Amino acid sequence: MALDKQRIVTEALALLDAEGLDGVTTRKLAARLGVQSPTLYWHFSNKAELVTAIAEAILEQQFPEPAPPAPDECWQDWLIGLAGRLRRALLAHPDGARIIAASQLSLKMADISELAMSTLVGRGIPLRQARLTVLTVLRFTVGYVLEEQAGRPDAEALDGFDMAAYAAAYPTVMAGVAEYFQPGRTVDDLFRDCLEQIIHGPAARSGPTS
Amino acid sequence: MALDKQRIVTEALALLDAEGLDGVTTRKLAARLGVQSPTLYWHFSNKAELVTAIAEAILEQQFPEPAPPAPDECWQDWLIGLAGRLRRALLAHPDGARIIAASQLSLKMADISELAMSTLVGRGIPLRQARLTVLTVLRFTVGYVLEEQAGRPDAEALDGFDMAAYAAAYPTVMAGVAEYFQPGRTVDDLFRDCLEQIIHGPAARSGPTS
DNA sequence: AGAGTTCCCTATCGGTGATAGAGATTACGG
DNA sequence: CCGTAATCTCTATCACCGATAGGGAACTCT
Repeated sequence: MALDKQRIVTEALALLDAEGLDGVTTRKLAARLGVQSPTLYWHFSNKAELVTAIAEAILEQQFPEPAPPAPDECWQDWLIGLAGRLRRALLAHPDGARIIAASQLSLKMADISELAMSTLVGRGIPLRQARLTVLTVLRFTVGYVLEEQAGRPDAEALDGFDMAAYAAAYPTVMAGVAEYFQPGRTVDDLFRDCLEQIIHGPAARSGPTS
Repeated sequence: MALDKQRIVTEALALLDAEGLDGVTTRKLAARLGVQSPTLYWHFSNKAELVTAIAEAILEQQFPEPAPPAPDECWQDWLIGLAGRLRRALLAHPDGARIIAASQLSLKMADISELAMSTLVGRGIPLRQARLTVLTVLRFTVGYVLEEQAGRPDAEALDGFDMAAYAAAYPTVMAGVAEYFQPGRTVDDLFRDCLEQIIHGPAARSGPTS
């Protein structure tokens, strides 16, 4: 029952799932581990280091092996799948995107970058363009999920919120949202469509408009 | 010398510039205003509301007027310029991107979305595609700057950092970075290149490789 | 002049990350 | 077998944070 980093991070993840990032405090975490809070500072020099470890664990869950390249699949589809897995990893825990964004120098993230870039280069993409594509896709994904997970405004804040006035002030935005979610589309489709925009370009739009 | 929201936000921005977001505390802010900290709670019901007001102020600085549409300029260049202004707004203050991401329901951000979407629709872009393009560009920009502003790892954390090992583990990433920044390129060019990737698509790459 | 509203105060609460320094436990060399 | 050293956890405590309760001065409106 020794207390090692592994066990701390596992319990921190459980606490994160239960209470969100703001609920992950050294005292609560220590209590779950049957320990006093200063003990944690033997294993982690500060909280930022702990959060970084949590970030790595989150990525590890979705990318256990460095992630396999594609055998005969075109790199575009593969890259879209990679970004989709990254998004799922971030969505799997509350504040997942915030945690990744807050953590600095994630090795797992570097693994993913390296794999993606080398894959593209291996497919004949010029180095410069490979870098641009991978950088764009990864940073977009984090930004996307970050907003996706942004705290839904509590009911209280919606008191003085006039939906009708909002619709009047932002007609095109509202129309766009309404148009998109009409048929059987989900938020996952929206993410994928944005990615295709990045990877295939705006010209090659797919999908007949039902 | 009355204490109104305007004055509080202005001073909060100065404090933000001086100490970063973590330095913006109710006590320090109150001290700067020659007031006790509970006073602030008369003007803002909680700190989140204050941060949202700061976010609006940051955007306001770069987008004072709703931002003009383009007269004869093609929408692609105009949208790139818009994203560039958004990035500059976020970079203008420490943790700018974090603040925007943390603030919920920013009206100024909605203004920008509405303007961009209606502009694109006005240029004949289908509503659905306009939404995808604008959504992608905006979320990418926030994600990009967020990482751009991510705390540079303090020298202490770099103690056990083996640059040579890093280069060996991530050769393609390192090569990509080295290749890009060789000539006279700046980080601003990198951002713009990523945006062009999103807006023009990967095919139409510009710029002779010097 | 009296009443109500506005605005700022003092006092205080529970919680947070972090440090100092004392103890217990284990591992290891003589 | 013993003592020394490294490893791990503890108690006690800091300075600081966001937030609330409730009192009091000043101003406005009738």
